[in-house]
Amino acid sequence: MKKKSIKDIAQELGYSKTTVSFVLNNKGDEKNISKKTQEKILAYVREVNYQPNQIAKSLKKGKTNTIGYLIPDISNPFYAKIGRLIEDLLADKGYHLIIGSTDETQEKEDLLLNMFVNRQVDGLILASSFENLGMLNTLAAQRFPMVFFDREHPDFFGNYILVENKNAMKGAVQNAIKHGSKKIGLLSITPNVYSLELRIDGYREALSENEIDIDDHLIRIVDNNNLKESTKAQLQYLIDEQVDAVVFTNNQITAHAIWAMNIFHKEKIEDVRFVSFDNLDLFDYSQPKVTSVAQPIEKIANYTVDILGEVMNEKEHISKRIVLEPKLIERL
Amino acid sequence: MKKKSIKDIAQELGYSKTTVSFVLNNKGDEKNISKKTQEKILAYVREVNYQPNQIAKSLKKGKTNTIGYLIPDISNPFYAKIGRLIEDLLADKGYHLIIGSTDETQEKEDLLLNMFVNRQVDGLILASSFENLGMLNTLAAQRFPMVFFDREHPDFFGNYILVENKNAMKGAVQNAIKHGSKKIGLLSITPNVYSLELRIDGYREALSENEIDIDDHLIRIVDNNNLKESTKAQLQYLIDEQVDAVVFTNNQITAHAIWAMNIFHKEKIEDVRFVSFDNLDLFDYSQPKVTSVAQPIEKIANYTVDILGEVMNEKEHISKRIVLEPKLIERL
DNA sequence: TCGATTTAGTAAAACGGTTTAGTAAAAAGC
DNA sequence: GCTTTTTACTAAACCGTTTTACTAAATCGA
Repeated sequence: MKKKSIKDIAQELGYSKTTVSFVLNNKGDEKNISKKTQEKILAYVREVNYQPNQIAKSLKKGKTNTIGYLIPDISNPFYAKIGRLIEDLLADKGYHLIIGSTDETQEKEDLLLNMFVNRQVDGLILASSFENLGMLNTLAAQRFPMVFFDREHPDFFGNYILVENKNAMKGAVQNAIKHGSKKIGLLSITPNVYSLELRIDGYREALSENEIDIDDHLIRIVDNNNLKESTKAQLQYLIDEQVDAVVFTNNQITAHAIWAMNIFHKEKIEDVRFVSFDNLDLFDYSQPKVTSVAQPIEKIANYTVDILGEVMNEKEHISKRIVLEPKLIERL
Repeated sequence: MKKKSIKDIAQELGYSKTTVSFVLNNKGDEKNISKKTQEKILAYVREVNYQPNQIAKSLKKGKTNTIGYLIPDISNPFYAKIGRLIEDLLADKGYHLIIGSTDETQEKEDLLLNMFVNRQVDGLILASSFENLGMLNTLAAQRFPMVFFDREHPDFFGNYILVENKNAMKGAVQNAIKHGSKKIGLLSITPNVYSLELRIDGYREALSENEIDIDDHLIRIVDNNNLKESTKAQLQYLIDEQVDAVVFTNNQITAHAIWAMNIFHKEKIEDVRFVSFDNLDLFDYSQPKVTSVAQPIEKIANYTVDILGEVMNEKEHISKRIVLEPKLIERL
């Protein structure tokens, strides 16, 4: 039992494809198809449960109602949560998501970008690592609808939904200093990402404005390919250096550090303060507790979808840069 | 600058669409296209960076190289992690994922199922809530390639990748009893899902085999729409009932319960043992520590993709049911 | 040398929709 | 009663590929 096409419906009912198509697209009245005919077609279509082939539709219309979601890793709760919010917002507009995880590598990003474009997605939502602007510039030149979030690149001009990174991080670190921290280390994933650099800058500024010497040895980069173990090792280094606070540039490494702290440094757990960019529920009660900079996830999702909608509709070329205020959650 | 099509390429080079298509699909030799022509076409295609329109390809071939991933919620780490693994496995085979979160509601599941089918996905991977078998039976009757995981329904015959639920849960609860727990409550999300019922059955069996009376009041169901707060409230109930252990049927509520325990019942934290189905890193060090039944996520992803591949290729109708052994992680 | 085969390519149909341009019959206008 | 307009509908082109069925020229075999 093959799937029925419009052609089948038309033949079985004795009408032309055109008529059936008009009726199915609610153009019956506009196109002067008689009520009787419309009802007959609709009834039949319901009876045989006809389902239009979206691929054919997309080909003809040049529109797939599909948005690509390109991120470092969908299993990172931050991207998963935003992805879920976006999924729901887009569903209301008749769009749906296809996802691609880049692992922060340029090859995968290019591959996925190509894949998305070949599949004719109508727009892209991306947390790009911006390692190679080539492909992105090409797309931008073609006015391909794109909205960037979470990550930015100073040389790339586009639509951005971001949070304030530097001052937010600075505030968080200053908060720790205010509460007595003096020797403050930092752990970050690969910081060849501008947004992460800004967070690290915020950390530096907080220290220097409070006359704490910046010791580059206390700024540790963890290996992306082995996050958990590498975080453990780098944390060990900082603990050995007797820091009294550790700052993290995202929540994944913070979570791993909490784990390492509990398993390997239980005795020091009262002696070190944690400060994290991004929030996690567990920061409310973990040992150590974590003062965190919480990103406004719902707002990010809302703006992203809104702006993407604008870009896809407007003929004129807009480029918005929306910077949201994150919220400092102090936990002592 | 519109995107070039095969027709453009052909015209610009003075060949026919057919020839260009043959060359692009590596059928040049087979179809007797001269080496010179092949090279000329390939060089030109590279020069203008021609990208084939996958939608047109899909329409013609009746194959989209797309798999639908239907789950309760992509922001649930369990589904996100498996999703990520599946994404990578499929990418190697030239497939990619489109995702749909159902929130365990039948309406959304039907809507998404329809959407997937209309978009002509080549196959489906689903953690269905099986509330209404209608649509699934229709698809199964058409031999639509589907593989189910995590959830099952006794009346639905299909390809399943599951973990042993009942005995695994039974073992975990018995472990708690062995270590002294006597009054054991249970918290579950909506158990109109067979797999969850099995987990609850395991809990019941463990109790009765150890001559502990089953008190249905101690089996609490949390509200899906308000997971965090509802978990808190139901946990409160169990604490008031003075249970000495709580069993959870999935990791999300366990995480919320750990939060509630730390925030609202800190003083009782040593008096109650937690047992959870599904693992989380934080169980290693949380208070209370959590003895958990860890699902073999990689194996689930691998089998799911493997079986789906078989189903999509085989002409014959196979129906496999693979039940994996979860692992008990004791934490005291 | 002449029919058979191989080489190198092409025209046209097909996939399943949408859309443009049109037509024949009925109704309206005068 | 004849022209114009409206009603109700349709044929065919099109979106960008793949694929089938073909052809003309060159080469081969005996």
